[in-house]
Amino acid sequence: MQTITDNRLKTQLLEKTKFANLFSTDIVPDTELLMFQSGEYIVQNGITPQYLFYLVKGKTKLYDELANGKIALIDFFMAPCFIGEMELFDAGRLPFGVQTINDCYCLALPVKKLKSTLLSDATFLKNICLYLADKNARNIKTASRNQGFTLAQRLAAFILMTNHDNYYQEKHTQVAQYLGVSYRHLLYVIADFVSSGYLTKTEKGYFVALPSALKELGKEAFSE
Amino acid sequence: MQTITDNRLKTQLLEKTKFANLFSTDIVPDTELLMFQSGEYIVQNGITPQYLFYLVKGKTKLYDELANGKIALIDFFMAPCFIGEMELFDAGRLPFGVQTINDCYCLALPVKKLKSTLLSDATFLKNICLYLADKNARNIKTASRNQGFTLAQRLAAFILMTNHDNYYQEKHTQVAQYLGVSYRHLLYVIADFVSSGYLTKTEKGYFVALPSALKELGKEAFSE
DNA sequence: CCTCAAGTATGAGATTTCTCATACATAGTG
DNA sequence: CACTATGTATGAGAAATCTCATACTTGAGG
Repeated sequence: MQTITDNRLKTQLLEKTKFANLFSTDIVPDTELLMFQSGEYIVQNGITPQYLFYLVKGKTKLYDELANGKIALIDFFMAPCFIGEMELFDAGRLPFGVQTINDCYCLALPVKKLKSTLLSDATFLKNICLYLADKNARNIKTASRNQGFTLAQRLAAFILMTNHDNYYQEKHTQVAQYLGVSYRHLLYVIADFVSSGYLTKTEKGYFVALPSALKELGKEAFSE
Repeated sequence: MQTITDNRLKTQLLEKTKFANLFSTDIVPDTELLMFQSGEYIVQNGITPQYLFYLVKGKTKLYDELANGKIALIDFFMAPCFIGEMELFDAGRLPFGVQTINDCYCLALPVKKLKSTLLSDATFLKNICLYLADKNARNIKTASRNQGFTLAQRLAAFILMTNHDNYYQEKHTQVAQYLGVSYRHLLYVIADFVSSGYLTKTEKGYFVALPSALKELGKEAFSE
């Protein structure tokens, strides 16, 4: 982690994201700009963060680490979004880990100083409620999908959702965690898609050769 | 659903749950007392509710219905707790179904009339944030547990958590949904526990004969 | 008393998914 | 350059879980 002192960049990001509009008090003077390199943790599993973060650039993922050493990838967070807001309300809570996927910039508010101000700011609280409700609904959907559909169905939906110009290029290791299956099994199903002609392997990633077939397979997991 | 006009009961419940303390304005005059019979839906899947509910007596369960007809039991709600709060913030959201398990009493606030008041009430918003954060953490834990552990492990933890005086008496159909497995498979694992001597079948339910063995099995799923 | 819905129970066979092992490629690092 | 970590890839066998079928029981309602 690195504090960015370049005020021009900070000002620019503040304006672009309209960060100040999320609050009814003036939090700009207390706002710091932080940078996290790819792979760094913004919030470490089990350690209460000192800041409330607002991710303005970059992509992160939220983990839950289980007692048996397994890791469940719960959700992806893309800018703009809050990070560390759950810990603001319940200091006793042990937070889930949030790791960056690429270089990330965060506007950050020191909790110690601003906690009481934030907790009585209706504008801010309303925004957080909205955000939490949305996150919750997404989590529930993901979880029940993971339970109710086979990997082939979920993967088909996932490929359709994440491909760019008909090329699917996600990292298998990460996807396996997100879809809640073993790496081995994911590869097995991908190989199946290839041998069925749904996907074609190229240097640029997997080419979605039969989107209609994937749509048919994944439509139920997708629509929900 | 049934509106209870017995003001004595309403007053008693209001006092017992300190409902008024959750708000900074006086919502008592607008509060209705509603009763739902066992099995009724407080919120129907996909239909935006007209009230913000506060469950004061009874036990409910939250469902997600998937496109393939399967049902995922996401969470149980026990009094006291809010119901329908997610829809308050995002009217466009399609709510998850909430069904009562036994007879339930709810204090209810009409959304249409009070929405704007509630959304600018910092005390109320703070309470909702706390509640949402907690619910979210619980959902994440449940979901990753369902993914990361076998049914035997989860069931062991579940039995230890839900038994009364060493008797386990939950309905298998419900538990299968909650633990995210087929009824058949649940029965299979229970039969296994019985033949291993962990449980003994009696007229009063299953007797937990070897809690230590269950503890050993479920400790990882439990601790998380 | 009959009937229907819901819960309980068990068998057989198929599918999904996991674990472990092993091999190779690639990128970053001292 | 050698070393290491990470991602990719594939095989073999086992475990977990599912679907479908079938029966019996029990409680609620007509």
